[in-house]
Amino acid sequence: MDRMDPTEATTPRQRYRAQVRAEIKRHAWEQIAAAGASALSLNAIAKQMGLSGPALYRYFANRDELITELIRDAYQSLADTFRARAEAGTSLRGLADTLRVWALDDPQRYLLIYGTPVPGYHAPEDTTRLSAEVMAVLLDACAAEGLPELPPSPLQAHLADHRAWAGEHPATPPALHRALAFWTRLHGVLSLELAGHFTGMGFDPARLYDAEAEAVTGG
Amino acid sequence: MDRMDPTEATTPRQRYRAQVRAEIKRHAWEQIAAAGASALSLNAIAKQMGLSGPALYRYFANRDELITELIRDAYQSLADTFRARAEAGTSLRGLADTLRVWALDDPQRYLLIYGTPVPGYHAPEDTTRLSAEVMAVLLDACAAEGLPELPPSPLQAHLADHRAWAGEHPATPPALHRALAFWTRLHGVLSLELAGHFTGMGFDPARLYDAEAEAVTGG
DNA sequence: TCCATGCGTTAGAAGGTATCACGCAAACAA
DNA sequence: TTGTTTGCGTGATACCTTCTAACGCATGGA
Repeated sequence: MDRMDPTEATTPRQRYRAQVRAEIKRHAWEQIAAAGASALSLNAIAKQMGLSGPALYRYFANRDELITELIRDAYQSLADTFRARAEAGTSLRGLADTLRVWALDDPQRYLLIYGTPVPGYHAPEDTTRLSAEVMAVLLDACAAEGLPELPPSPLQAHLADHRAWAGEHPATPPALHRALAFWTRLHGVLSLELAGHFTGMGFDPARLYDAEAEAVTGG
Repeated sequence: MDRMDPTEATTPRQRYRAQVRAEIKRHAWEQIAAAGASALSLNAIAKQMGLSGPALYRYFANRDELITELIRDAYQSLADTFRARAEAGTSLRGLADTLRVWALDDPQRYLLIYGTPVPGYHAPEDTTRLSAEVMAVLLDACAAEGLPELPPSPLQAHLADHRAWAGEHPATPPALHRALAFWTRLHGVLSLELAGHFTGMGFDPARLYDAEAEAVTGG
């Protein structure tokens, strides 16, 4: 169909197409950062670009396809950020901070992938693969660190038998458990903070996040 | 202005008004359960009720006011459920299960209050009070149970000085910490499950929830 | 130079929120 | 019983949204 990697020089038409697609996504991110994914309007993007509405349908079949692309980019960004830090020798504890910095850098980007699914949008299975890529980095970090093992538990026994999500990763059940706990516990604090549920409560969300990060990384 | 408590018999007009408002909310909950809060359409509700669109504006100033009312009801339902179980002597561990049952009973209702805020909606301060009511029940349960105290931590010191959210509640810093952990950790698992982020991963979310519930209640 | 591909346009359908003015019915007062 | 007032439901309308269809023109390839 189309191949439109902007780096890969093909025909001028395809180069132009890739350029416009990129610009559409740029404006889309601006809108999302400003008002959230559900407020994303193809019409408004077109207006910003000096185009008329239907022109954008040359580049994205519909609103969902654009959102899918943005979700893909968001996952990719998180996976890249994680992997870069992990390869630089960052500890699991460091990855926790990396996650928060990445999330606060663009809260709506975090909520786009880990928040409540946007209205009528239905995700393609493709995103499962991207989500798994993030998990893979996490599993690497969990397996690499010689953390005080979590005590054996019924959950770990269950995870040992249901490790489809870990793919081929040779992580031990305690590592699987730790990766899931890392994800869910940090997401618990982070998503409530980003959704504004701590505002007016008086305490500093960063302190709570630190405490959870310490606890979940065996601190 | 209006006083429209359906129990409080006043004028026939006000009684009718309260009745219609209640029916609108009933249809709204149906729509939300089916497609989420952002898909809620005043027009569709009117159609279902055999009315024409603008008629609903006699009962709710706009879409946001309706959503606010629904959020209020959701908080109230959760607070009532919690309080009833707590007064029946349910342990903190039992409250964790209560929370999951309540959430799974109507996932969109949970996401309405604890999920990503809906598009252009801005919550009134009123909801802070309702959220605090839920927290109050939680603090009661945390303070009541003679749990193995969480070790002193920088977070607890911080919470001791920033306890606005606890109101007048005489909870100790460890209890404050436990209440927050209860909330954030269970929300972490629950929200990811409700948003569908565990689908296709292979393990049973209930097991993970149980493990978190056990851990956070000192099991 | 010619011609096919494909981009951007306007027009329009279908559906959403929300406002307005109007008519009528119900509630209340005399 | 007979006004009078209050307020509910209506259709028309304005302005959004996504998305389709048909048309014109420019660009790229041969």
